[in-house]
Amino acid sequence: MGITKTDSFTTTQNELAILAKAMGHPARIAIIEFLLKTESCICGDIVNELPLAQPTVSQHLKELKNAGLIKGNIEGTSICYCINEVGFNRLKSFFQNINEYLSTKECC
Amino acid sequence: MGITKTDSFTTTQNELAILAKAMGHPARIAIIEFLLKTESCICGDIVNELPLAQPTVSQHLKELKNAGLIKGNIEGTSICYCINEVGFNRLKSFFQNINEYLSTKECC
DNA sequence: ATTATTTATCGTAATATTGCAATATAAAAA
DNA sequence: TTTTTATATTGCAATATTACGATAAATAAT
Repeated sequence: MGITKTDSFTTTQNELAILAKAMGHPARIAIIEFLLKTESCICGDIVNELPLAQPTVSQHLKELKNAGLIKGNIEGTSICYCINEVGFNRLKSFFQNINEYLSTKECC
Repeated sequence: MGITKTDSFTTTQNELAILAKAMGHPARIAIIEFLLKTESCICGDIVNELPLAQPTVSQHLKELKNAGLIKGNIEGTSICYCINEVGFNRLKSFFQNINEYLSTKECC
């Protein structure tokens, strides 16, 4: 098939999966890291930084934006991309909760 | 193409992407949540809990294991799956660092 | 108005993922 | 040894993802 059975899972499970999936590509990890370390977040700078063609980077940016991990503000001809804290807060909390839970449990 | 340009990115970026990608499916989120909330982590129980066929669940378990997010211990005929803290510590740290960094920055 | 510049979209080829039936494997029970 | 039980693997169809050239769109500069 190739189609995820979204209806069979909870909204929360699907939302977390969308966020994690968006981070599930090295180019998108690289984009986030670049947005964190640089002051400028102009699209063109991201394209220059990455070892991928412009349309490919544009596609990755779109995925990060759709997932709620970055925002894009138009500035004249160019676009200023930056981190969307909402998505990252969600991911941070999820993995933090897991680790807190783990410390109280003994598994096999 | 459809093939990720792994060689163009750092080891860390690729490793984080592999971890995030493994969490990028609602079934795998559900498996992790089930392993956290239940005492038993027998494969069969996971199969019963999920709305997917046994081979599909087996495949998802394999992916989580390959990514380093769960471990599998043989117990007679069955297998006891449980959380692998190594992978989750990695993810927790990554997203924690991002959020700490964000609190010090002002973006667009 | 014309020409850059910047980013997005389209089209398409190659590959990966999802899901399951059928089957294999391997240990436990009879 | 045969049968049952539990899990993995294989094979395959449907769909998704990755990547990029070509092109569109939209603003800025000339």
